[in-house]
Amino acid sequence: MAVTARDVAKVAGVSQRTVSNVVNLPDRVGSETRKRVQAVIDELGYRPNPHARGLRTRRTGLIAFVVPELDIPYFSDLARSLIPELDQRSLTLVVDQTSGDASRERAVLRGGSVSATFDGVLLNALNLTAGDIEAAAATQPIVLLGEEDYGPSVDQVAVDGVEAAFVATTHLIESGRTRIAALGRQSREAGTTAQREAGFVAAMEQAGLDPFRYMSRVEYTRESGLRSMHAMLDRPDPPDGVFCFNDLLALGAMRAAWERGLSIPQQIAFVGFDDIEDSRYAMPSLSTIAPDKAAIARRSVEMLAERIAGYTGPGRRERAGFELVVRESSAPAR
Amino acid sequence: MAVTARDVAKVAGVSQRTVSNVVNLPDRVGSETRKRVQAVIDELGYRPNPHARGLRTRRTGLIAFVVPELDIPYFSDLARSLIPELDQRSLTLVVDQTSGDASRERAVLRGGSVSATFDGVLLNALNLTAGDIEAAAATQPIVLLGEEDYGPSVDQVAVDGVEAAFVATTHLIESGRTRIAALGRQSREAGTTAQREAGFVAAMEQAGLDPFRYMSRVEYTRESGLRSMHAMLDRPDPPDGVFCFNDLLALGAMRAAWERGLSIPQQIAFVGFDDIEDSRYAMPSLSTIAPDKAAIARRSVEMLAERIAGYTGPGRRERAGFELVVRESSAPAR
DNA sequence: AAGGATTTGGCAAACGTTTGCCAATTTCTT
DNA sequence: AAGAAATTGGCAAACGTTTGCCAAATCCTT
Repeated sequence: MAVTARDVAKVAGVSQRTVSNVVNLPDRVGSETRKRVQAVIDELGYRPNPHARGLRTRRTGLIAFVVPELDIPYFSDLARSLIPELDQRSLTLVVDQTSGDASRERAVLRGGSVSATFDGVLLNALNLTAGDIEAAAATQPIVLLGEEDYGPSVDQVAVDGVEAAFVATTHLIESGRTRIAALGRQSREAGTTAQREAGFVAAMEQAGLDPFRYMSRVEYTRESGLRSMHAMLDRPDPPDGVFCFNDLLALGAMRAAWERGLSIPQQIAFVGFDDIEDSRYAMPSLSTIAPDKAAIARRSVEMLAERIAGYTGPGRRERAGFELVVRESSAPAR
Repeated sequence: MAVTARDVAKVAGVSQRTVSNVVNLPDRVGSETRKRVQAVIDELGYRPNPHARGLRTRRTGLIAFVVPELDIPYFSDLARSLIPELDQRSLTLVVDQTSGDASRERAVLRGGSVSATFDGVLLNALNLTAGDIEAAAATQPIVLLGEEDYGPSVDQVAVDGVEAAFVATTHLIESGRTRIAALGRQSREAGTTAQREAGFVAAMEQAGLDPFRYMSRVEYTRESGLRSMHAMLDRPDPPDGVFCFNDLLALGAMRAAWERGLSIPQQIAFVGFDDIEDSRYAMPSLSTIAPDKAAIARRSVEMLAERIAGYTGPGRRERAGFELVVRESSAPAR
């Protein structure tokens, strides 16, 4: 049914070897033979069978993109930027959704989830240990996305969470807020959360403010932001500025303030983290830290491609840029 | 390096055939042999090589999910529901982003985008002709998602756009609005847009209102909703109710009203379509038509699996349910 | 013009599975 | 207890590619 390399060879009057050369090592074949074979390929619509090729070369062309949930805007944004980068290298994105489940995260690292195996993995892990990762990185190409710290031997690209949080918090302080809350602390002592917290604390202390007055522990969802903001606003001395560790949280939190009729940013200001599209159109629009997603996508794919091509040096830790985008939710109170 | 079926056979003291049987046709092998072989498989960590298998069976276990952009929340929501359904059948989701490009949509249908080929395709096409689809459906399993009409020979699952739009519009009418706009008309005469438009028109005419007074032509984005809403509000007789053909549009449009200081829903009400998560947390929260995404995911994967298993009957057109969710943006004006 | 260097292309093995065909073994029937 | 029926498992071919090893052909150098 399908056209094979053999069919092409027969029609073109060359050997299979030559057909393969035309496809894979065009330099190794004379220009007029090449042209003739290529013509036959086009005419017959020959496409190399990926399985036969994969069987032989041990390459699949598949990259796993491992995320907790795909409908978290930050991850779908990232996926969107990743796809063209991968495409350019003839790689295909396979989404693996772990639901934040550690065993599922681990399963992906071991030989692929169900039936496919991957040339490489782009990992947004949440619940793995450094050991898990190191072991997996020894076996297959992996690039880590995000700030979680998993040891020095694996490639990683992330923004500097400490500095970004510092900038965001400083912005709130400079706009005249004094009772500033941080929303997003979690139980883990390292990683994303810890960095953002550290940056927040540093900025607050530098300004002589108490960083722990309002610190609250939450999930990274809108629902959770809504609930814990309500709890804070129930206090006799509610905050007048809130730095949320991601935009989802911030959108939920803003809604809590809105439900109570507070005016934003006059009575209370908000800054988020991630710059998802919703934030731009929120009412009021949300100030946020905008990581350079395009750069993250580009560099992570580059590094992964290098690993796939055989690079086996030590892990590289790349910093992606970020930018504080000031919008309505934290416009200076006049 | 990797463990092969042969290694397993050798260790277990059986033939390769038996190993294969244990993996694929467990009924065909004696229970105590099976147990023994299975133990060896587990111990050695044997995983069938997907390429060898694919080469032999012509199955990949890969399903292409073809969408215009993955960061459109409706599609990432859907992908999220799809993944567990596919997982259950040992299928893996591959995201193919077409950027609404017709040639790219077509390319996916022909033998796979770059290097992978798929067992089946879940297609959200925008710019293909019925001919394209029919031709592709003859070659490989395809299920269409969404209301675009591509002829009777291909499986499809979608909500009844006409009825849903009718319900949404009627809701606006019953809440006392009379100057009702529809946002989302496009140049194409068939498909999603046409259905929603038809439902809107029917509801308006039934109530004796002019459906075409405010009808505006737009893209399905927030930006576009924002702009065209502003244009409408510039008119001397601005609308007091708006039915938007999707939530993104509605969120943009609401923001336009908000920028002008209009109070929602007192002065102007909004209803969207899709029920993306943002809508629930918008300020005010957005009323919308909520398609039963879980059902869409379930049925489309079911039908695709049937096609893959060899079903070759005529195309089936399945209706997924929907629900009008009334939120703050269209709470009845008192 | 002859020898050497380079290019070109053929042959065939290998990748790891599934599966048709059979033979051997076990179980059931009468 | 003997023959028929069912179950189990072995052998080996096939899937479509890539690639090491060579031989043939072409080109250059002196």
